[in-house]
Amino acid sequence: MKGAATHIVDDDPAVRDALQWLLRSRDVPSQTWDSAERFLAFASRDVCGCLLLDVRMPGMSGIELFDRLRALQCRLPVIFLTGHGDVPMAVQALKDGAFDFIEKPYDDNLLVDKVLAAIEHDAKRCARDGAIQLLQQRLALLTQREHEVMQRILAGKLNKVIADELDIAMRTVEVHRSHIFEKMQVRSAVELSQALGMLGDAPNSRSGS
Amino acid sequence: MKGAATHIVDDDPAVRDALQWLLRSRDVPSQTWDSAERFLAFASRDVCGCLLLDVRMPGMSGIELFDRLRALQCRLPVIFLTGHGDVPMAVQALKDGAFDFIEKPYDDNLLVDKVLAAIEHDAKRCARDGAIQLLQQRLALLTQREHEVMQRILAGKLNKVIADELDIAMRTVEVHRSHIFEKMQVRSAVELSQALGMLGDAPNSRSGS
DNA sequence: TTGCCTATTGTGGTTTTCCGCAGAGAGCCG
DNA sequence: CGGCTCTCTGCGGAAAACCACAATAGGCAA
Repeated sequence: MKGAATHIVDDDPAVRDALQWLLRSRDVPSQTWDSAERFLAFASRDVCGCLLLDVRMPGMSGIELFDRLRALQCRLPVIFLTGHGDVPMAVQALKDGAFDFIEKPYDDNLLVDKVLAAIEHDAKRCARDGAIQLLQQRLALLTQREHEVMQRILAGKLNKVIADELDIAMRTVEVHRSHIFEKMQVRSAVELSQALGMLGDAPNSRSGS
Repeated sequence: MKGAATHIVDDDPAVRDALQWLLRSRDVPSQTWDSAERFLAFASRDVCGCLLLDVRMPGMSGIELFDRLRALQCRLPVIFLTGHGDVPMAVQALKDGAFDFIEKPYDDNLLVDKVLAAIEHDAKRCARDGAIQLLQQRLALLTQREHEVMQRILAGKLNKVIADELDIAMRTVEVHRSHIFEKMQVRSAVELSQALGMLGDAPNSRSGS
């Protein structure tokens, strides 16, 4: 993972420095960016940590950066900072998956707590994302035929039934089956089912603070 | 399910009537309550639909009602209505799982859209909750020993291994196994694994509007 | 052309699962 | 005490899964 830290995006140098100083005083590593554009150029799918993001900035706004990041599959938890936030904006941001929305002036301790919560949340997300990527890499190894067989295995069908449906010999199904287990690195249909179970889980949830 | 409709909770009769009239004009059935206490007395785990809730009311506030409902396992999606909402309150409500947070004066079309979205969201939730309850009822039928065996089946262990671990004969494991499948109404370990898979899923997620 | 991957099938045998039949001991309740 | 449930076990057989060895055939790339 690239950049497992707190990223501070604000156009005001004084605010950036204050936030960085605050976080450093609590041993939270951080990195600052003076514009949404700069951070967007850096961001990628596998950034970990969290993002402290000012809403109003010249050029790209915090909200727009947030939308762009989501479009890029970047799931970094975002804590918005704003001096003039209105309720609809905050509601929309949270419904779109923002981690928090804080009005300035902020309380130092509260902000740090939220940052820590976001980082902890993201650590879990990163771990889960890693597992999912690994799974998908393995899935990509399967041939078309193996996919067809796997679907039917997960449907709980017997080899005999699968063979009938695909109009091939039972022996062939057995071969595919063993290849599937080998490529997916599982040793039974149960393990396979459990491994693939996490792929369908809602990737959009937050824990209450 | 009890009361699959939109529940309007507001102390102001004029607001209640206006909301009910608006919803009725769009063929959305609704029911009104003049205080948080009244609705709380009515609410239960299996209410379906959605809740249009005023924040400021004499006696119990909307926020408090919301907390109480959550404590009672009532997962009804809540749309807060407020004339004087502040950002922190909205943020906290949403992080606690509120469906939406709208400031008065509201736009009629927008509000109806949100209500419909909440109802649709809740229909899915109710369906899933029903499935989960059914599963848990079936799980409750299992004896202690059967639970122990089931765990090990889900761990992908062979009957032989399970027998060793529990220090019983393989035949006994087979008997337990068949009882488990019968009680859980599945026909294979894969189906069992998939059925129980939904129990662990995050019960806290909203779809972006 | 040769080599590799994919898909296919067969033979024969072992292991595992699943099931019916049959029975035993412990604990609980009317 | 007589049912009832839960737990445990054995026997024997059918069905299914699993596996090693062996082979055919098409497609594709070095």
